[in-house]
Amino acid sequence: MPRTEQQFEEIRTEKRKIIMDVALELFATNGFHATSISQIAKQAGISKGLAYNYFESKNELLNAVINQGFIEIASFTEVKPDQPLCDEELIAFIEQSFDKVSNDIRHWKLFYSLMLQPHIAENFTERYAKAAEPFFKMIFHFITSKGSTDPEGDLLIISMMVEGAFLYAVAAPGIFPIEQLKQKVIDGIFRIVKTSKK
Amino acid sequence: MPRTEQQFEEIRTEKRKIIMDVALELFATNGFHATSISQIAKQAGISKGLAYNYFESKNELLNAVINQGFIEIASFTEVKPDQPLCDEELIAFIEQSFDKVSNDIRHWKLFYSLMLQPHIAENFTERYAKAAEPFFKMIFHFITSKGSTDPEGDLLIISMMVEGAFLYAVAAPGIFPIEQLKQKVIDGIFRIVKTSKK
Amino acid sequence: MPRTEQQFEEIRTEKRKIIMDVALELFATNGFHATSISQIAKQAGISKGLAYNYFESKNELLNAVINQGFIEIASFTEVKPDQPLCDEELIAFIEQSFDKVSNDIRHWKLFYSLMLQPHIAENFTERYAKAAEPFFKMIFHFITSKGSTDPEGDLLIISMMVEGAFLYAVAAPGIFPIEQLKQKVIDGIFRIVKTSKK
Amino acid sequence: MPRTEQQFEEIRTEKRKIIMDVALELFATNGFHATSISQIAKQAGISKGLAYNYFESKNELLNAVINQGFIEIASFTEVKPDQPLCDEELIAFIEQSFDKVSNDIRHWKLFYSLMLQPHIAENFTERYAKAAEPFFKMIFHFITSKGSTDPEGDLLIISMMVEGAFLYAVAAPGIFPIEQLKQKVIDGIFRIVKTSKK
DNA sequence: GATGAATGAGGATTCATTCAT
DNA sequence: TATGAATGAATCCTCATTCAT
Repeated sequence: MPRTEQQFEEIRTEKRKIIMDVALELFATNGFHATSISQIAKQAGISKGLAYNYFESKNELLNAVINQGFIEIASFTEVKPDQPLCDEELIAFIEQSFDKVSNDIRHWKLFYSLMLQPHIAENFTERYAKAAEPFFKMIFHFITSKGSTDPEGDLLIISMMVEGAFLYAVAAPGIFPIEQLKQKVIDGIFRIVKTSKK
Repeated sequence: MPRTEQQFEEIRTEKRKIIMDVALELFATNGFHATSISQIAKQAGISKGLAYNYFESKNELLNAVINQGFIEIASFTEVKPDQPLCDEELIAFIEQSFDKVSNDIRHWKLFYSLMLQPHIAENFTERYAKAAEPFFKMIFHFITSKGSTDPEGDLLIISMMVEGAFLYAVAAPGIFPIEQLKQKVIDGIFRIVKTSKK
Repeated sequence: MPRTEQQFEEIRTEKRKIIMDVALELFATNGFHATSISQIAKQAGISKGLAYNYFESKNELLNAVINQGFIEIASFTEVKPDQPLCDEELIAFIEQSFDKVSNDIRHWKLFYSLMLQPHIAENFTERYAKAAEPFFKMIFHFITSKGSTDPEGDLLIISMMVEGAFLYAVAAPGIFPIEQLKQKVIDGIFRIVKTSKK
Repeated sequence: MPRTEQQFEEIRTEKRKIIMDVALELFATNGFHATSISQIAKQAGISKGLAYNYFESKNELLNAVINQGFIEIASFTEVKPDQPLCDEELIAFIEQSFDKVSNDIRHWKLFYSLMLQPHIAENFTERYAKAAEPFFKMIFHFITSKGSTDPEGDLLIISMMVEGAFLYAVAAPGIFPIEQLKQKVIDGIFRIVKTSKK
């Protein structure tokens, strides 16, 4: 009995996932240029040829991996970004964000690498900025609602803190425990907010 | 009659500098693996072979470039790290640091890339940590002298801010003007310090 | 649908054989270092890259060629080395040995080269000694059974003769016809044996 | 005071000798193709350029080394080759020959390599044959004077023995002591001679 | 005589990609 | 869908040789 259309579709989807997962692992660990299709195929348990059946080129594969990463980041926005947040909501939001990062370190590692070498992936910078926007919008809402006298400036300070914390989480996960980073960022945000009010 | 020892020395020093400069440019822009010795040689106006007369291997060249970067970072420490700083001194120190970074963006870009893919260069993480130590020591002195009740915690917050700001300066130099980042970091530090005292 | 396992196996075996044969030819004629993978590939009618699909490195290829040679030498031992030989058997054994050499001059040429530059191939000297052992054991049995009063010494004399004859056969095949060498070695052995008895 | 013509000449001769000695060492140990001019220059304590001042090319250097070797071999002939030898003279002659080889293993190693890969040096085979001629002539005289019934055949047997012994001396100097080889060759020659007479 | 910077061709090896099956 | 043989360009690196000084 031949497989049904749907079964084929499932196999494809499943295998794509495996390839992308291996690719993510290797791209994040060793870098895009230092990772070969052969390596990916071998580690994914498939033939080189099959990899090309699923992805037109190594660059396409990278793009797919990146897009997958953006989709996961996008779930940041589950909290509606247009309503004022109370403190607890802000805390929960930050905690979730850190957990997202720490559960998906590989994508973030890849992203930070790509930020530094943007020509590897077309339009990466713009796409990343767009993906990060909701996150910063929420912070902006929060500090505005808290009465910040210079919300753009405060947002920048907080962004730097968050970006630095994420970088620590991603580049040196053994050294700075995620919980500590999380608490310090939350702590930092509140202290920035507190010192903003006239 | 051959050139004098000194003439040779000059030629070598001069050319090494050129090669290292080109290499830094390309490593920082395109990444280590995406940069070929051919490219470096062409852009440096020399033959491929000659590059190997100056550096035993591509990895050696990378190491030389990295070491040069550390030497430049090392001049952070010019301010004596053991004396308490007044506010103006702290401000000057931070400003200098940012100017260092912005005058040497390429090294910093390379460094951030290497932090994310540390096996490219042997012992990079350790060497970077050691190079950065004096910087953080100075901050630590400052916040301690200001009466911080949790200097380790406050230092971490400030580190994150600085690291984030540097990352912005390096990865997106067009978007965030160095002056703004500098001011916001100084601002942030003082606000963190202010909220630390009982 | 892919080729069957067996089809692939056949292709690989066949092509490996071709590559190894060309490599043997060139290594023997021009030496290992003077032979490039390009040459081998061109003469084998394949691309340089494909050669690496079959052999991990030039050294691996050399090893494969050497091992093949040892396998062929190993068939020396077909005669059981532990039973006393009559004259006719000794003669047949020597004749076979010379025929082996003359039908596989290239391996022997390579072997003699490697004896002189042993660090080209790891453990070559030991492996060769082990491969040659059965041959000398048989001679030893023969001269012992003939009543040699100094079998070790006589074996050495005979070994020198055989080694010299093989060298002539291999290095100057046009000058000394194999038949002549063969007859003279047999002749020499019997004369050495004859002069050994008290 | 400038150096005299003669002093210059001495320096040149001296330095040529050094270069040739280092080259011989490396050619014999590692092979011609695996030895670079840089290596030779470094080990000889001179610059690469100077090596080319003394020898037009790497091949010229090889030729010079080979010629030097032939000159040393040539002194085999000091014994006049046209007079019949008594046993003691033959023994002395063989002993001298072995001592020559063992005092100049490097040339012999190179020679045996070149016999196996003759295109490396133009006309090597012919030149070697010519250089070896006096040696074999003496043996021929000896066995003829001893009444050999088949002097060509006996000479071939003895040649094989000698060639094999030399090969052992050169390729495995640790394993077969030169004295043993020497004695066995002398022993072998006499036994061949003894079994030749009707 | 002497130096070593400089070149360019060539060598080993890797790799994205194609394709017959 | 799936395989892996096959290609060729590109990579890192070496080396004989030249040449200005």
